[in-house]
Amino acid sequence: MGDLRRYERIYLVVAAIPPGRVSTYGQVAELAGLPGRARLVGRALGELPDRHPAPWYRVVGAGGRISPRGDGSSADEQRLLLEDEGVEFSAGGLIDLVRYGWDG
DNA sequence: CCACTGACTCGCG
DNA sequence: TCGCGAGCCAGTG
Repeated sequence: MGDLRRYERIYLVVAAIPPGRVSTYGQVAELAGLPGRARLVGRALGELPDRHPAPWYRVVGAGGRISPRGDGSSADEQRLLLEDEGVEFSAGGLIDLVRYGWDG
């Protein structure tokens, strides 16, 4: 099963996202030296234990969308955590990546 | 080894 | 605006 160290490069990039900013799965993959492997980032975050220090909630889908989970519960939590950091959502539930994107 | 499944993206119609 | 198909690739059975 999961050896978290396999995803260490991904977690390193996620940990570098500043508070109040967000990145996308694709961007994280690219910065981790894994271009085109956005799905791998999603998998890596999915295996992340709650205790892990990496701010998983600062990773969103392309276009600033919150990617729906299987159960959906943590998606709501993600929005709350981001709002706590000052990230605003549009009426459609989207994040303005020009404003809140990492290096946007 | 094969088929299926995704916390993904992009392009088309 | 929305859905669909195609790439994508690592786990799982």
